[in-house]
Amino acid sequence: MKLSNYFLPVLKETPADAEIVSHKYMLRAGMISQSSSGIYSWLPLGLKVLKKIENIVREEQDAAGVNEILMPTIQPADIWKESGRYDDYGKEMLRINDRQGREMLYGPTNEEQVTDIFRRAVKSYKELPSHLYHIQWKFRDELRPRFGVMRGREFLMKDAYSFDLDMDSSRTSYNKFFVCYLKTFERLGLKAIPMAADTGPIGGDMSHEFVIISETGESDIYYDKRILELMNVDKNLDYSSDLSEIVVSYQNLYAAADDKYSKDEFSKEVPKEFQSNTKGIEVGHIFNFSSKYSEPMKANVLNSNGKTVPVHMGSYGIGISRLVGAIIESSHDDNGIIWPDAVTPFAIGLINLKIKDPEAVSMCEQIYQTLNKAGIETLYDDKDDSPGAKFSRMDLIGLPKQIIFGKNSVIDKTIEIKDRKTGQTEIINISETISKINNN
RNA sequence: CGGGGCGUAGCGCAGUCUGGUAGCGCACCUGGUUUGGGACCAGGGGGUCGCAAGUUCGAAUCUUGCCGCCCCGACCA
Repeated sequence: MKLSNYFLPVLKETPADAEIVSHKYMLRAGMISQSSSGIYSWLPLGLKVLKKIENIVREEQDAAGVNEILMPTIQPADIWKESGRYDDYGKEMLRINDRQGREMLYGPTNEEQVTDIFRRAVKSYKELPSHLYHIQWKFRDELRPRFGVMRGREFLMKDAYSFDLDMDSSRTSYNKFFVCYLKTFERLGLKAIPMAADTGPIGGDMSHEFVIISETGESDIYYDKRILELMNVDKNLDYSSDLSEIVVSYQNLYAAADDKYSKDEFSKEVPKEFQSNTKGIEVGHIFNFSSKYSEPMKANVLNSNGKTVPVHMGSYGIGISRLVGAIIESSHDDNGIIWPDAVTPFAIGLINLKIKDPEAVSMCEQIYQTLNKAGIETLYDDKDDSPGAKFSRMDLIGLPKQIIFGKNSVIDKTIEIKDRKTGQTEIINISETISKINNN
């Protein structure tokens, strides 16, 4: 993509409305544009990152054997009345009447909708376990939206649902998603700690929040530092194998958010030198709720004895739009964003400092074409701005590698490759560009 | 929803207390000079001062009502 043709409204100054760093940088880097409180438009750069994250999440769900579906944003009130949540959910749910006066709502989550889909289709234990997910916009009319996309009212979420015959098998499903989440967050370049979370009325140990460490997080977290060393899931993991060992290895180390934290347990279970107390951002939440929805909604199957039983369900969420902010929170410096390779909108930022020199322009054009042909996503700064403006803009938008075509490039046939994170530069021959980039 | 703050050009702000018909920096447009860390000179365009009503000869400024946005708290992917 050429910058001259890219809709990238960068801001030199921080808009007064933004408080935390990810919100500031997302606005300054032209990633989002606010529509109203907690509701944003996604501009090209932001959308590209959002899609990258979405795709990684999707690939990992697919790899775990979860079926992708797409449920509507607008749901009928009837199914929520069946589950009993229509009255319970309160003002967070945006309620709408259609022209016939029918009660509808903008979905804040999809347990009812997916249960309805399941019960129409599945009647036998032989079809179980069954795992479905979708990636769809949700709306929750938050009391207080804030921090840009971190707590928006409209947000993109991946939510998955598991259906099992009994609690045992339900735990296997739970473990699968647990490990899948570890793998997903690792791919995104994040250390997301699974933490024991409140299970509500069901009880047990079957609810975990995945939290990344960040000073701007909204949750207080307490954990055993050794848990960070565990994070290294096999990329070619076999999901049909027994995953409980992996799950237990995490559960054996203390990690809890403030709602579940107990001072006594923490100091008893964790040696002083491993104790850590920081702020964190919740980016995923998994839980098992047994037959909470299947019972009232009559999502039943026949078991092997021919007896009708309600299915055991679990749900598994990842806040995709929130992750955009969360990744920035955990990867930035004073000059701007530093994208992890996995989610960067472009792999390379090509800066032409000699835009008035026709020879430089044609050489840069060639480098740009070569990168494109090699499948390396490149943002080519072909604009006629001063060097300082180009450098600071490229730093702000945070592409991990910059190629600088400067004063000696035309004569020496060399370019500079700069690492955004370390700031280190290396001068190489133009002919080596592709091999150099591919080796990094 | 309780507490606090803000709304003036695309962005950041001054002007409001003490009423007299709107200004600064950046950005933008034109011309010229520049070009390795947000260049310089000259000229220029752009504002229903959030909306409405009221007070007044006169309102960005005073009064009342409404709307929007942000921050702190309780709730949450």
